[in-house]
Amino acid sequence: MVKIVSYKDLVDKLTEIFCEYGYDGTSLTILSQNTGLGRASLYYHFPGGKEEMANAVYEKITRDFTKLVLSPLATDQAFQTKIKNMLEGINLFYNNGRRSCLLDVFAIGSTKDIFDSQIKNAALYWKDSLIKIIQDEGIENSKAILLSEDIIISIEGALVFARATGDFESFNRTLENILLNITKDILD
Amino acid sequence: MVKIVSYKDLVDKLTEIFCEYGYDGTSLTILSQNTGLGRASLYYHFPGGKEEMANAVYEKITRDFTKLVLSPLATDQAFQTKIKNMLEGINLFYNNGRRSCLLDVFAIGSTKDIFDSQIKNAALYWKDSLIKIIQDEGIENSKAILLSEDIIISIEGALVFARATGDFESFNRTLENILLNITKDILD
DNA sequence: TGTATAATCGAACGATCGTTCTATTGGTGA
DNA sequence: TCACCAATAGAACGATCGTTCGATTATACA
Repeated sequence: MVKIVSYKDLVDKLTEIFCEYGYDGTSLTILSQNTGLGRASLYYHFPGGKEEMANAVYEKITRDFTKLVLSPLATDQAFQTKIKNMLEGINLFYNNGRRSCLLDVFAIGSTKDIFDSQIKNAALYWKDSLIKIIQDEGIENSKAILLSEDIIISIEGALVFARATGDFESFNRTLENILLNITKDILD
Repeated sequence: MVKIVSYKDLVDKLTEIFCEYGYDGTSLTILSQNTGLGRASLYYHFPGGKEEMANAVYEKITRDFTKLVLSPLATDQAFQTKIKNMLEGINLFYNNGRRSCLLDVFAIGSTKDIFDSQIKNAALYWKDSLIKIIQDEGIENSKAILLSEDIIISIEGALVFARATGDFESFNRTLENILLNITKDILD
């Protein structure tokens, strides 16, 4: 277990814990035992308690997703490069398909009402970013929309499938196929 | 709200509740209020308490999934018919993309250890069923595997995407595309 | 109609929940 | 070395958790 020596380490650990147990399944006892900090110490860092911890985790995840997945799409590199970098970001963000965080943890139970609209916005922003760079390749709007949705759907589906079956190679395979298919679709 | 007059009605309602709140997020108070039954009455039907209720829900879901999604694949109808019927079953089972049950509810939190292996088996059985009927069309094994995974991945991804964005039309669209694509892939 | 039992209920149980209190430790600048 | 404060921790809070108890109501059959 990684020793916690900084606030960043703490949020990383909280992320890991919430992803494993879910928000409602994560008790202060679990948080205390897994971080090595006493309950009161956790409240020193997060006066708002469990909900503030979940917020910190959500913000961290959002930052990571933006940096790893969204920002590659906003560069002025070649189309294939942008997609390729995004997919590599996906692989990092989801830890080769092993992490299943976002929706499963925050779109269920007590946190649903809090994060639902934020998750929706993030998904739509991702989709719009893809639509934009596909349109830049000369693809008409309606087709760009379908292709963008296909990409996101394949990624999310591969994530669910990999975790359900424990077959994480299928995740990498799907990511590679996405790059091949979108390249082919753009060029025909 | 549908009045509960039978054991089946009760399990249906429990399913709805667990899907909305998740297992850990569902309290006996919530169960009592939403079913209209007192806490002790719930224990009359399920002496094993909350965990037995979750088991009943899981068994119901498994039955529904088998009937609606898996059994169409085991008929001796034409290939396209089998896929088409499976997709219609998917649409019923997932309520046009609005239900997000299985993984989100049971693969997270306290129920994970209980249902993990069962979910894995179900996913692999689904995949194997698809492989089989695709092979029956003369497709070689390695390609049949990839096509089967693609189908499941698209369905699961479409489900996640639809729920995240609130755009449920995309779910139906994806199901239609799956039928078109697999038909094309088989015939070429 | 009388009786057995299926089905219901509110009240209360001990345990654990998230939170707060009070006190102690550890390091840093004067 | 001392004073200050960031950071820690255990004990205890009221609330709620899942569960059980004792007793009441509804239903079905003789």
